[in-house]
Amino acid sequence: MSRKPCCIGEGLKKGAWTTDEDKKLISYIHDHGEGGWRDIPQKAGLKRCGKSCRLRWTNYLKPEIKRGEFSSEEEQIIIMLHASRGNKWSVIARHLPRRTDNEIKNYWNTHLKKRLIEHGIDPTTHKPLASNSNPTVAESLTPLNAPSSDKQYFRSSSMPSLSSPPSSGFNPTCEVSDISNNDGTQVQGCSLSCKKRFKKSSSTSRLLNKVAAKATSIKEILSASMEGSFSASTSLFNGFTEQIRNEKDSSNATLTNTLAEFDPFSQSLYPEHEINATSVLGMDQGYDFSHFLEKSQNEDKNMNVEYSHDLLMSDVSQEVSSTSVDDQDNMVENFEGWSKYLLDHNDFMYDTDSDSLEKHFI
DNA sequence: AACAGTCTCAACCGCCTCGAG
DNA sequence: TCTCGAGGCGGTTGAGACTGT
Repeated sequence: MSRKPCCIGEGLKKGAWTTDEDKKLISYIHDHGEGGWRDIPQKAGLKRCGKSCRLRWTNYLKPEIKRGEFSSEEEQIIIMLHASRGNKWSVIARHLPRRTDNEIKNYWNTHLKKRLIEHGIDPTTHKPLASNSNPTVAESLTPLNAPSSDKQYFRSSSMPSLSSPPSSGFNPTCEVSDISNNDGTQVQGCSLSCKKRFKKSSSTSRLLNKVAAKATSIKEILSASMEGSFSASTSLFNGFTEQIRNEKDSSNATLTNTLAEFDPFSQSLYPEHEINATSVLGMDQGYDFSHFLEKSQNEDKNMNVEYSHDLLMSDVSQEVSSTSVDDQDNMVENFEGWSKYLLDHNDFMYDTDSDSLEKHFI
């Protein structure tokens, strides 16, 4: 026995909503509130299915909905959550205030998914694509088909954190040096489409770098914390903690912002001649993990949360780990929960094995 | 200018979940 | 415990916009 359609009726309108219909719906909900969607069309004078009204309201008309381009932080959250949760758009949407699940789903399907594939990463499993014969993290994030001269260019410290030209659709005749830096300097001597592709893809590379950095760094953090201190071999984390130590205005910094700014693949952090995992930064002394935890706690207390960091951490950790945290407001514990997840799932996104990581930096 | 191919995203479809009775 | 139905969810579609030739 099949379920009957929610809306059976002659003359029900379908397709794009008109301004007039929008006004009627907004006016009705303004006066009567949400809910009772089945009755709303009739009461509001709309020839629409109640379900259609609900979707129109929740995905488009709701006043608090944020529209427009996704920020890099939002993209990071989407990728991280998708890696752990899959196509749970409503769950992901809960961590991105004012974004709808439909919008996130569309953005994933039309932008992020495509870009991950371009970088040789399976958007479903978040692992390197089989055809890439197990590329390493760095290889996955490095331009595979860019001219060597361009690769060299992107290693230049003159373009901090700009790590990759587009892996597809990249026009080798387009002079990279003519393209804008991240500070928004005017682009010159390059076609509009080229600029757009470049901007989009280079931003993706930075994003992927950041996500990879989080995965590897968090794993390092927890590994080291279990041992009590950090050794020189955890050079990646040394850079990470150093970055945190150097944060001058921690009062307004969020943990996400701090993490987002750490980019182990950035040449500004690791000049080419220093890229060697056993001697990066030349730090031999151990690091006290409590420093990081304390800072995280302070930031958590002070930060003006734009995104649901605590919710993000607790939600993920609780659902994927049997040793879930009890105190959802405790950022550190939640952070550890998320870290534990990463540790428990070594195949989280990439091969984060420290040996292979070292190889990337030699 | 015209056409074809591609992209974007609002909207729809059908199944699922869960609370009320 | 079972049934029903409203609301929620994820996958898919297709019209319009955009881009390339």
